[in-house]
Amino acid sequence: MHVSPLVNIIKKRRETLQVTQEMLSELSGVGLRTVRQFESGKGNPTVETLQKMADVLGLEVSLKVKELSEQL
Amino acid sequence: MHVSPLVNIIKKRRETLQVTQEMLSELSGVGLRTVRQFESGKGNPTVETLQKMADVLGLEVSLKVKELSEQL
DNA sequence: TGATGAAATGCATTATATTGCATTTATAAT
DNA sequence: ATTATAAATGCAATATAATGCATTTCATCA
Repeated sequence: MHVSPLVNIIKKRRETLQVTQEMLSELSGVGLRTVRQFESGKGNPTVETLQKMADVLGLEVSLKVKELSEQL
Repeated sequence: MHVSPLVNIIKKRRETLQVTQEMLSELSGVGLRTVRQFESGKGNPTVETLQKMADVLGLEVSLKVKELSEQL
């Protein structure tokens, strides 16, 4: 599945903030194994889990209208 | 957890497009029970499930920088 | 080249999301 | 009141997310 864009955003953001996966795990309350599975492209987290990780990084999960170009 | 804003967006969008939960279920491939659980505020879907529902409604799951006002 | 820190992965367990089916509730129209 | 359509809910089975622990990979650097 294409969770990839979300993965990339979380990962880049984490690195930008110089936060390790371990720190993110501790700060967000999401298990380290889960953080790693997500960032390595395996895994399909629940919205709640994604929200917890995003939150710590100053991000929030949202819904936006798809671009016309991506409507197939 | 506060999945509520997402629920509201999906629900309103679906209604605006005059799509029933049953149609959304069929079009998205997400089980009717799951669609209902989500919309009625119960349930914590996986990102993939949310994406499938959003997609049908012309929406996409995204991450955005949190507003300063909501940073606690 | 050995040590250190971060990340990835295999395995096993527990928690919970997904699903269908049947039933119930709600809403609206006749 | 009766019917029809949409939505909510209880129950139970199956699939899979979440998690910890141990091990491995990888990069960096003394």
